Amino acid sequence: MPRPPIRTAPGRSATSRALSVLDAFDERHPTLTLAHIARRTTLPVATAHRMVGELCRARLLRRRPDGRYEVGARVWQLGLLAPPTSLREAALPHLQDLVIATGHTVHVAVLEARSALVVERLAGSRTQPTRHSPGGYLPLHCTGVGKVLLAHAPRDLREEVLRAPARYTAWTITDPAVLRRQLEAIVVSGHALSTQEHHEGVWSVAMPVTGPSGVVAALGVLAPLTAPRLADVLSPLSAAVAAISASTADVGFGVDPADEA
Amino acid sequence: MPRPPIRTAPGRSATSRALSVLDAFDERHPTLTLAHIARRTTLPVATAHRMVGELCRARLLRRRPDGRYEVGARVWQLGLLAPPTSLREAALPHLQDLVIATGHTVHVAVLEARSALVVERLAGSRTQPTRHSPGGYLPLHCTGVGKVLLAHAPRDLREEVLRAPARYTAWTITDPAVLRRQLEAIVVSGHALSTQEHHEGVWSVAMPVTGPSGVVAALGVLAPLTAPRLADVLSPLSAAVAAISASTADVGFGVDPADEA
DNA sequence: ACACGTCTTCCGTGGCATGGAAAGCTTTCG
DNA sequence: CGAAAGCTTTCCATGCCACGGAAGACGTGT
Repeated sequence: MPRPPIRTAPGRSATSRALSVLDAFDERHPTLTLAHIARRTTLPVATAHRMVGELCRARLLRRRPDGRYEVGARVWQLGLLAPPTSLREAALPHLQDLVIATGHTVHVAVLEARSALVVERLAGSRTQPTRHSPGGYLPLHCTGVGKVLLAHAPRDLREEVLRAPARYTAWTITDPAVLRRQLEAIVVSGHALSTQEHHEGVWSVAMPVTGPSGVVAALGVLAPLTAPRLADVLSPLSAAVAAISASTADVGFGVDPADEA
Repeated sequence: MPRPPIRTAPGRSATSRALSVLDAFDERHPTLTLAHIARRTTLPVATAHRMVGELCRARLLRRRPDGRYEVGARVWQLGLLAPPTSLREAALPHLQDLVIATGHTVHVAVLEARSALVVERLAGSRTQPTRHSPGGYLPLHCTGVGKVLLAHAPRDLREEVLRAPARYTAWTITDPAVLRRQLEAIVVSGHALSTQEHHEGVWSVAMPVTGPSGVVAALGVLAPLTAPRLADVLSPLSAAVAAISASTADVGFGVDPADEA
């Protein structure tokens, strides 16, 4: 009896399937069973099983004693080589200064996919800066850091994001033309504003952090509407941005030493 | 004219090749050109080119403006889900306490592949603890943290490491029988010693950090030979280990909420 | 202008990825 | 306690797509 060898795999390459398994993990699902992975990736169980085995052999996944899977320590280690790590370390002291100077929450974000990826965030509990939720995504069109990154992003990404800006609050700007004009102004003025466009009761300013080849990140300050003194924030913010840009400049641009092997 | 379709690809699966590209990146090679990647992975250039494209599409790699490749921010973000992150955050305050109590350098490591992966390290410059080189590997058979991890590792890994212990200094123990006896003693006594076995002039003590299902990490103190008071270190070390184990206990064991999708 | 190294594209071949099925295993429930 | 439901693992015939040599485009140094 010939088994129908239906191939439901049209466009996706073997590797892209394996990598899609990694996408099944997120902050709300740090550990998964094989069946969960299969469902979340919409892969057949047998295929998911093979992929997971492959990823475990490469140490990107680990099988825990209880049978569930989790992201492997190797991924953490590889992540240390990614730009956010050096950026974070260069920025951290200046973030603390900025929190102390303004008393508000500050954060740094980089452009990743179609979002702003938060690299570090310090909450201004007035005196003692406390860390919060790095690794999260923010929308590009309605946050301070997002607008800065979007304003300096490649043309096609910008247009793609402007095509259908999602609404978060009553103040979210969803008109592409208005946003486009704002972005142009941001490039000129050097800072971006968002007033309740993402969360009600919160406004933010952000400025670009520049590296050797253009804008590499954005630094933003979040403040409640009850603290509306933009002028008080702009000056320490631009100082912090300058300091971070300076320490980023020489980082990560050592050309590799001669090849070995 | 038929081109000989010589397949030099015997055992390696398509996915394993793609993932081997990631292995080409390390601390000394944070950015690579396509040709470097091909050489370091011993893949044909055409194949490496395809793999790299695949990895870029999955955002695990990024092509920089100058044409070189680097590890993508996505990897950093995924790494936040890996055990070292939560361990690091749980341990950091207690590491600081330990540095202050002992005045020496302390570090935490987890078992990864056949090595001890350093998750965090604080150097005791007597007053101001400074961070140093997380992400590095230490040998299992001649360091304090390594011995602790090895002593509690699965049998086969332990035997494999004991098969041919590499020599680092004149004091490195390379006799499998002697090491095996030490490991047994470590399980009983709860702490491991290494005296100049990895670096001359340095000794270290380490103790296991336990989670809900056994040993998850090791915490070690490094001291110069000129400070040989083991007794002074053991008590604050065991206090720190207990504190970290306690805060690790409830971390990362929330079972996923009901599946979605 | 030439040589050298790098990057990209093309394409015929056959190795291996594919996924349904069935068996083994654990947990849940009547 | 037996059955049912769900999870995990193994098996294997089919044919898709990964493979890599080759050629060409591009950049750079001499």
